[in-house]
Amino acid sequence: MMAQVRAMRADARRNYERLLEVAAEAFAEHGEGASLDDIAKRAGVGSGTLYRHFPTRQALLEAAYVDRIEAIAARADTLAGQLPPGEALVEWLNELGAGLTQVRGLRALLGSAVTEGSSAAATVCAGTLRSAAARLVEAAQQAGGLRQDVDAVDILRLTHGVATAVELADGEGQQIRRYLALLVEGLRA
Amino acid sequence: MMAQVRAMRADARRNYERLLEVAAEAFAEHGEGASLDDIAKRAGVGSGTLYRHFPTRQALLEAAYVDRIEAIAARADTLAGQLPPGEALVEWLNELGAGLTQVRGLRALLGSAVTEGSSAAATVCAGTLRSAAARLVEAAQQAGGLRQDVDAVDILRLTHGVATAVELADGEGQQIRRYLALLVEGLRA
DNA sequence: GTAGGATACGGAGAGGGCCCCCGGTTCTGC
DNA sequence: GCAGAACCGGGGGCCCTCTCCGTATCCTAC
Repeated sequence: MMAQVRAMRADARRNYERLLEVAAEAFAEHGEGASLDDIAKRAGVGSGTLYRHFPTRQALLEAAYVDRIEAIAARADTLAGQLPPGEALVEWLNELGAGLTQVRGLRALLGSAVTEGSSAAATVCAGTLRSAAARLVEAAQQAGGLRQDVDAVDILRLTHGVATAVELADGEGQQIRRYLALLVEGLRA
Repeated sequence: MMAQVRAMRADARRNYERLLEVAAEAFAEHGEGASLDDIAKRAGVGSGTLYRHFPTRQALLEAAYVDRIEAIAARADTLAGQLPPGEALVEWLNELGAGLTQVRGLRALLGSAVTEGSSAAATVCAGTLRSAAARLVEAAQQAGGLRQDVDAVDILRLTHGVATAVELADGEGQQIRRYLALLVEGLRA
């Protein structure tokens, strides 16, 4: 909870930020399996430096995309203010789905965010996404447009599953809307 | 299409079968990522032998589970003869889903079977599953219980996605039925 | 401006996985 | 039995992950 006791040293901060840039590119390009040593090399640092800043692949993935996740979460509130509850949720899921298919690393991140018993389930990204989804889900349920027997995590998990399914098709952008539409149909109250 | 030009040498056949046994165990235990060298070692053969019989991980996975896949496909016809078209499809998906969650390697196999542009899409397993699903899907569509704008591959892909989603939960067996039920709801005509 | 300690760097190396290759062995047809 | 085809095995190249510690860099206090 405390702010950092001490500011980062200037060189450390430079490396940290350079790593994030390179990592975001690498994950987007090669998926979540991108070589970490390669990321370190491309960032012009030793692999030790990478692992010191980001002890696990998860940590790096999360740090690289945390702003994007927050943007998506913020979008939930915007949509909630513009559309009726049910439609807001649907539209948000579509936008989330679009993000998941465009940026490969994001799908992995969502996956670990909704994995029960994973250490990643307790991270900032996971919490942010879950609570954004929960707001929309609860509103939709109260408005009566959404089944009562599902919760936000169920829906995020299913969205992740649908995104996975889409990755196996080659239709790209179109497919995610189609598949999500089917899912949404099943979720209707 | 031709039968093998020549029977396998006796030692080759022994190794082949021993590898299949061990592989099925290993995939079920460690998922599709199980170490191939380790499988070779446990089967008491060199890794060269493994790679000669099964040039790719896919090939081994498929060979290890082909009989299970065929059993599932056969089950489709049984169900088609016992239940109304819509229900037969639903029940079959539930059984397929149960298989996918119980045997970890199967999920990976289904995944590659429905991946467009994958070499695995042309394999025996893929064809068997697709055509079994297609029979049920077409019957259900003709009976009017299923949307017209989806095909068997869509449904298999989504089932794979749902199984992936379930793997992230910890509820195990119960969840797959729940999640599939939602999907099925969305597929109804 | 500089000395000194705290902080961070970097890349070698251990460990493990994948997969190919080829010298040696084992089986089969005659 | 014997020749030769068929097959075996595991060593080795390559890539990846992750750790460790001697060295370089930065910050601070004077």
